[in-house]
Amino acid sequence: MNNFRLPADDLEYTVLAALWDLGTASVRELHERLGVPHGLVYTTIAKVVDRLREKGLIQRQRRGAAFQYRPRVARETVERARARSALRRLLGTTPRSAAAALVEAVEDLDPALLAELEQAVAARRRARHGT
Amino acid sequence: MNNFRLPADDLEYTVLAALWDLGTASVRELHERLGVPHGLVYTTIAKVVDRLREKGLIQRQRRGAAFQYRPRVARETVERARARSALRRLLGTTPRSAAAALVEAVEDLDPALLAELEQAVAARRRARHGT
DNA sequence: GCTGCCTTACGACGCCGGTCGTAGACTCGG
DNA sequence: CCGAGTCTACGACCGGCGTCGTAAGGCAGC
Repeated sequence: MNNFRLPADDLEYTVLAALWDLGTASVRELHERLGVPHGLVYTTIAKVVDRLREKGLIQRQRRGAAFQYRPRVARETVERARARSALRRLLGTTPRSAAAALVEAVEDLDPALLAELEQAVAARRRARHGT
Repeated sequence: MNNFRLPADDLEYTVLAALWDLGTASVRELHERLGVPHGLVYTTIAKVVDRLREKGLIQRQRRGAAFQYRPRVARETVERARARSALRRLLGTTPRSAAAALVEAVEDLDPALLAELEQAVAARRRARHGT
């Protein structure tokens, strides 16, 4: 299904990502894994999980006393959307030094990624030529 | 100087970008240019300009009845920061299909950009080899 | 100098997301 | 069946940003 709202920022997205990793989890588990390390209270995670559910990004199922939550949308779908949205913001008003800025940022944050990027670009170009 | 907060989202950033383009402008001009086309009231733009100033991103100078505003930080500086922040969010919790996702997004949004990206990557790689 | 108009200052509201606290609902062991 | 302990529901608060409205400020022409 495609009727989901883009997950917002750090915490929400982090929780969602954890669910993708775990497949399924209770609030307790999520709190243990994400909340505790950051000094976040149980109910904070619960609230985030709640909002995630409101947005249609995850579903749940009673399992004994608590609920088990699981993603309702594919990781790729959401991440594609995220990438697009981030990029759109980047390009938005910016002139076309965008490519350079992008590459620079990539290199800054993770030099190793540059090689991957090059490969990815090359691959993409090959695919287009094939089309 | 470096004590400025990252400009936030669409409107604020748009206004800042306009100032980079124009060099200098009054609220009136900015409103004419950005507000009117979007049906935004004068004071909306004024408020945004205000917050931009609070953040130390722009400065002003009295010119007759009104103020003239001008950027206080270099475009490159801010855009670099933006790119990094956007990218960080993208990579953050995401596994390392990041490069692929990135390229995909680039192609999606602006196919022409792909070529530029390729050039930029190549240039970067050359520079690194030279180092 | 005064009056009128443009500009600014600033507070207000709504929405979103992070963060908690509290109270009620429910499960489960005894 | 009941009490204790857990889980959930939900409201609250704060800060950020988009968006206005209002009221006060200042300039400028007469």
